[in-house]
Amino acid sequence: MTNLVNKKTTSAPKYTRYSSGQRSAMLIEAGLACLARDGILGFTIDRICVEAGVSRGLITHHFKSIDGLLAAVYETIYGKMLSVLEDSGAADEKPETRLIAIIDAMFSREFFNRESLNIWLALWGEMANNPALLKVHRRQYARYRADIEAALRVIATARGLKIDTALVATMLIALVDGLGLEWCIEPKLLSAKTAKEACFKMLEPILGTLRQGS
Amino acid sequence: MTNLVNKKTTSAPKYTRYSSGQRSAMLIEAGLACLARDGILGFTIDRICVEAGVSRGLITHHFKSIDGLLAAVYETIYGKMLSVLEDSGAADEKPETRLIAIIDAMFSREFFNRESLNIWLALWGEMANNPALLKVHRRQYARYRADIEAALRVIATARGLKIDTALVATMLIALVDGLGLEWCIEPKLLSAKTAKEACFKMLEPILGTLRQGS
DNA sequence: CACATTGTTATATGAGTGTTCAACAAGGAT
DNA sequence: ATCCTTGTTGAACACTCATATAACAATGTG
Repeated sequence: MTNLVNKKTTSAPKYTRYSSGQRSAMLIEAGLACLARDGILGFTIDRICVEAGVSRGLITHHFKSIDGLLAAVYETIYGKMLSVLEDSGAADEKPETRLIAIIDAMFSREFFNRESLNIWLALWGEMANNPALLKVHRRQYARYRADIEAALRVIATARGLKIDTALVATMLIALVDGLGLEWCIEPKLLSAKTAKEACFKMLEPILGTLRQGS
Repeated sequence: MTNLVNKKTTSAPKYTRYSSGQRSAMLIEAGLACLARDGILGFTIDRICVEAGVSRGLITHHFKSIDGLLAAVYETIYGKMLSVLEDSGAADEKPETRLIAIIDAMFSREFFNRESLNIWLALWGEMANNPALLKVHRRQYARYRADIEAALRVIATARGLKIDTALVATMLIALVDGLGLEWCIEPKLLSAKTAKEACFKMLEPILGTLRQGS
């Protein structure tokens, strides 16, 4: 019961102001939540603003349009994943360490969960119809692919193998995406552990043994 | 200039009537076109009816709701694919014929094209948020998986191999889906031929040689 | 030729969509 | 304490959405 009606002291503020960067981050977070909960059809101005506890004008103000926010959302989730991928597996160890670390990270709880995968699925479905989204994708995908190919090349070089890194990278990326898709739609039929095993089962005939117990 | 104003002869009909089955098929076809063109956001009553050249009440009349049509659309596209898959590769030939035929079909022009893959992507993104869609998926996916596993088992039996058909089927399905996704988003980075090669490159270390030239 | 069936149209309805914009006010600068 | 910047609100706008419903009419049946 403080400050109910008091003209002398400062009354409770109606809202708090944030810097453009801070508020943008909050809106992106709210957008991710909506995307995870209801897919692309749930990614609307109204719902995102309610989720963020904010009035309807803010998204347009910070992102120019709802598509602008969607592109920022994709940028963020892709960027976070790549940062984790690139940070995992210190450089100066065994040649296979990096690749294993990348695969471990991909199927870790942080990425291999319903919420995250729902977001990816929703975004994949809109990519073909949204040029801004596709533009973000091109840049991030190139970085993703470069990371994978580099990890493969380290092993190939160390073992004196002549492998088609581009093709193997494509196969690994496709397998990971496909396993994520399958698990997301029907989690009962697959476990993260099995999904990871599937990756090694595909890679080891090409690269040789990667883990201890195989 | 016939029959402009003529009360004696029958005037030109304002529309033609179709049986429930025929009209349903026409609406499903129109729905597929909209899904391919604009993704799930383009799957609306108005656009589909314009595409079909029909008034707005028809979808509700034939499918009860827009979601009913979406489920029917998924049922149709999945069913068509499975029919082709099951018809390809006659039974009484070499054991590997069926699997090869299935893979050939998957990467044939009929399925491996932008339009079809866009439709799959759009539907995958909505699966988690649409119970009716998920119900259709469960049934069709079980049939799909049974087909793949059967084709794998024939080879394993003939060659005396002990393989985990469930796991290999999962891997193949995931790889096919993932390759389709990659190609659909960025067709330049991959060809249908390369995609097919990737499948064999994954399978042959597990099953042994499948094609002549490898 | 009248009739019944039912596929089809067309409008109304209310909720939801993205965007614009004038007014407001929080918080730092002076 | 007073200004100023600018993040924020909230209402107004024109549109699109799915659905319900009554009137309509094409076609087969008698």
